[in-house]
Amino acid sequence: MNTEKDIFKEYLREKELKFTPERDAILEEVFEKHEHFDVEKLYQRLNSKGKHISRATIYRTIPILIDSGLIGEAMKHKNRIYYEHTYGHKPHEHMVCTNCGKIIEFNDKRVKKIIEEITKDHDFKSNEYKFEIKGFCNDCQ
Amino acid sequence: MNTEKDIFKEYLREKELKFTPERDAILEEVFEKHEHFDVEKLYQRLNSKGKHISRATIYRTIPILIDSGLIGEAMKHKNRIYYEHTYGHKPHEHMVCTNCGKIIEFNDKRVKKIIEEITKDHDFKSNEYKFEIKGFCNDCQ
DNA sequence: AATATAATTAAGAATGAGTTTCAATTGCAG
DNA sequence: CTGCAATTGAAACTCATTCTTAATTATATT
Repeated sequence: MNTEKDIFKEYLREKELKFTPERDAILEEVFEKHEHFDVEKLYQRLNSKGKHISRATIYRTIPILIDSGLIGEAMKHKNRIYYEHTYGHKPHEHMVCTNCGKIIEFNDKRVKKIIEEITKDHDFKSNEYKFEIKGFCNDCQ
Repeated sequence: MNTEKDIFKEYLREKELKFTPERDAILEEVFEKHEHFDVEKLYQRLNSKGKHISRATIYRTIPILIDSGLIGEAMKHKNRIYYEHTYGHKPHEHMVCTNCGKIIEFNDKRVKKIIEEITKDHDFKSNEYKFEIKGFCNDCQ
């Protein structure tokens, strides 16, 4: 039932890493809501629930979650990296309001096609892409 | 003849900012080559020509150049921000080798079309976008 | 051309996100 | 249950970028 956790545990087992209460708590918090987050927000959310986990541990856990395919880097905004769930969610594009921070996700097949063509043309092996439209949403114009 | 400089001076005049030898040297160095650059590289290039301009001054000049529409942020790579000329160059997309840093620029009409459609659908006013394919180039695979 | 003055500069201190170190602790294989 | 490699928190550290300060300078105006 808790597939994210299964995947996480399996990944840890493969890499001979340990399943600690801290990693467990971070995983649970990350998947509590389907929402973009950064390290600081995660730290605050854990802290407010009485889970006193150091920032260093969170910083150390993020790459594990990324490597296991559960989350990914979504964007950088105001000097911070924001992450998002990738497990169970298709690659997609973002439109971001630079004023209020509102994020609209969209999914356009043509983007995948373009990437396919360009990488083929230049013999690139691509594993990741970022398509971000920045501007002002209708509330902020 | 030196249009970049004209634009820069005009911008400075409008904003009641001064045209200093440092800003002049930075502008000239930036437009010396059509090449992606970061602050450190710019600093080194200026330094090697005997132009001893502090990093702080370069950091302060970059936003002016961006604001005047001459350059733009191209990408972040290994924790550094890379800039590129925007004056006289159409918006384009990037493919970056995460290993060697090689950058391939491309220009796909479909990208503009997608942006047009999506922003229209969501009543967004977009002024900027970023399309970045990350991966390994044929040398680094 | 000299003057006033607001902007600019260099240098280094400060900041802040992210990383590393290290001693103490703990998950887990055997 | 044990041993030990992995993990943790705390603090020190990085390193790009920003800020502070006192001294300097570009420009508008006499």
